[in-house]
Amino acid sequence: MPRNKSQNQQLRDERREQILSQALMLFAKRGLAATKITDIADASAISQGLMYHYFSSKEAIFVELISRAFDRLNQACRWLEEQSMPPLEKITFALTELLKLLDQDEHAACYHLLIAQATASDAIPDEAKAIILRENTFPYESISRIMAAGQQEGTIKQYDADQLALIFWTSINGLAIYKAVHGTKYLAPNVEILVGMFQSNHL
Amino acid sequence: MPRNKSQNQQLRDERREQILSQALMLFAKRGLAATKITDIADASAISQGLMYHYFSSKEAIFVELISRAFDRLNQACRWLEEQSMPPLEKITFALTELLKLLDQDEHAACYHLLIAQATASDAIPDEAKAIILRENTFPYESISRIMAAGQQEGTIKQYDADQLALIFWTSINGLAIYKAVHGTKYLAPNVEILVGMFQSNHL
DNA sequence: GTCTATATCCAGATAGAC
DNA sequence: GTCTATCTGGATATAGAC
Repeated sequence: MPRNKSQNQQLRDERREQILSQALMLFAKRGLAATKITDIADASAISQGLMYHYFSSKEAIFVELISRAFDRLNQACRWLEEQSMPPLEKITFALTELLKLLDQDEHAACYHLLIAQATASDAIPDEAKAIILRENTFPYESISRIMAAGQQEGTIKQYDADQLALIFWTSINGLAIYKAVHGTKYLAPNVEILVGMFQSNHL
Repeated sequence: MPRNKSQNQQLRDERREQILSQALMLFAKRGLAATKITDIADASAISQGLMYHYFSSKEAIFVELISRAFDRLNQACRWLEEQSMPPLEKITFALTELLKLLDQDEHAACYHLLIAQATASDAIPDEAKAIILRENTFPYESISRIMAAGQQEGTIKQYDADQLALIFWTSINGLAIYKAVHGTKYLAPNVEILVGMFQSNHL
């Protein structure tokens, strides 16, 4: 019994996802240039030639991953802003979830690392650069708005909201990298330490 | 008039330093794999072939830079520990200096970025890995000791000192990367925000 | 010491057999 | 759809001229 079109398509999609998943790990750990297409093929347990039936090039895989990474991140930010929670609680919630992700969800941690790596590197495809340029500011602005709202309430410290957002994300990025390096030996820091940067003292 | 031996040696050393300096910038921005030896040669205004009179390989340059980066960092940590300053002041001083460095000293910022990049990447020479493994813990331990001393005094928050040290360095790393990416558009955050993570509230 | 020219190697991408 | 074999380009490293 031959498979029909939609079944074939589904199989193809699954394989694609599998390749993307393996590529994500490798790119996150080694970077784009140092990851060979054979590495991805080996990790995906397919031949190198077959890779080109699913993706037109190594760079195409990278670009798709970068695009997805920002989609996830920006969607999460949008969701957070929409919640009816006091601003300080949103910040605490976000930090808690991010630390949990880094600690427990290898896949999610790699997405975060990919963003950190890609934004830090000059040596990425132009298309990826364009995505970063377009999408990267949103998470900063989103957190900045929440910080500003918290300052109105007096629950968040009265520094420049953009600076607070900057430190929010750079701290998370730094932790993501540390986790990637030290793996097992990493023990997640107490969320309260991070929250302490933003929370007003006089509560 | 022919130059004597020591003059020749000096010239040679200067050229070597020049190459290292250019390589540092490139490695920090693009990573090891994505930096071609011709890039370094071009930036140093010498031919590609001549590179091999000064260094045996691209990797050798990288290893020397990593080694120097840790020498600088660890020496600075040692110096800080030796000062007769209250612990909290040491932390504030260190953060102030690090932010100033990131903001104003391109060269120093690249060293920091190189460490961040190299520790984050799997795709570096074994020799570089060995250096990182050997040298990387010192800065963490050093800051952790200062944190612990501050806790004894009651000037620093009573969280696990290792966690505080971890956050200290990962925050700086995150900022270093952000700075590298956004360059001109980066405005250094207020030191007090960072200090606020560590300083006891009841002062 | 410095350059140009060249050998070697390896990774990305393609072609063609099954 | 999947593999193996091959082409091609580019980067490292070397050799040899000046």
